[in-house]
Amino acid sequence: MESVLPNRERAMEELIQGRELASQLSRIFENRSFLVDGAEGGSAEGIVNKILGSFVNTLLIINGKESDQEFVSDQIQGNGSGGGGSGVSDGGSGGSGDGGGADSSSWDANHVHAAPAITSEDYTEEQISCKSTSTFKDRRGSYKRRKTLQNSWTRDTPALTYDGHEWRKYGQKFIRSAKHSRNYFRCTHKFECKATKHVQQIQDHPPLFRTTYFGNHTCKDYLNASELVLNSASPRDSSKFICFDNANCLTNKQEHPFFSSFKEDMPTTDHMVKSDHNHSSPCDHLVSNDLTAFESSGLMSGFSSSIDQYDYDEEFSRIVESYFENEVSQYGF
DNA sequence: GCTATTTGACCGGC
DNA sequence: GCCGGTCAAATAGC
Repeated sequence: MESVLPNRERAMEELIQGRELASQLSRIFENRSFLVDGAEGGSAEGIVNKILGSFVNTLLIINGKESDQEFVSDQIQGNGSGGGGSGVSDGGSGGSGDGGGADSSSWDANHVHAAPAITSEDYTEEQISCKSTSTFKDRRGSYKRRKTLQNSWTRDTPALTYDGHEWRKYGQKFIRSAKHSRNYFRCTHKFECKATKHVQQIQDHPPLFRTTYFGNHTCKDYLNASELVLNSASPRDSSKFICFDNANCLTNKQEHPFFSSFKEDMPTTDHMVKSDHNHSSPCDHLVSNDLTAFESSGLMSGFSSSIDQYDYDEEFSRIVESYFENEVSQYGF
């Protein structure tokens, strides 16, 4: 009698609606032949599904129903109930070369644990502190330098793209052989995660940025993080992630890249151009890592807004934001 | 006041 | 010795 559905079921309805929105996005992208189908990033549809996946995961986490993931996955993929039918042929593996199973693809994200891939080659606090020395004013530059480009891979993008992780810039350097300075970033979770990357503009017209990643993320992804936020009272952490507790959270001092980047430069033909070691980050499974469509506003700081805005930025933003807003208002998360 | 970015200094691999 | 990568003080922004 009561028309109030349990949260979970209502969430399912939202998901189905979201899927339709995703289809719209797919059409937008593919009509414009913008995304490179078959590229590591997957088709537009695949990416969209991953977007949805992140929404779904969030919802599941919120509801404490992670175990329902399978069911939701089927819904998302249009399987309804049954087995195989692939409504959506996710462009595939989203960069995870080792394909952990058929189309695990899209968004088993919140159960993914980043592999402990950082090698001992990487600098350590110990090494840093053991700097000897003599007469020096401070400890600048005291570190153990990475020996090789081990465990690194690069990707070229026409715009700075959100790769699902929060990065903090720690340096900028003019590289001799390069026209533009190189920007250095490390994972925001500095002590937990030693992943780093540097970004360099390698072409002006059209702008092309090369991002080189070092090491794998050992920190938790956003989805897990959001779980922390929701379950935790720590205001510090919550400043970094989506908070559904009240509307104010969406305008935190550090906007969530997910949102801020919608407006920044969402489109991308982002694809892996080289994999030095036939390697994909374990984090490539992560939904957030596959969402290469968004850019953290902080990341942009090193580059002026010379990047062309594509005319469908707004369209995309509107659709996705409306979806999210609807979600927020409906559940009062 | 806290956090992120900037920037010059410093280190170490090549 | 050169040059790329990182540190950390200074500065900016919120």
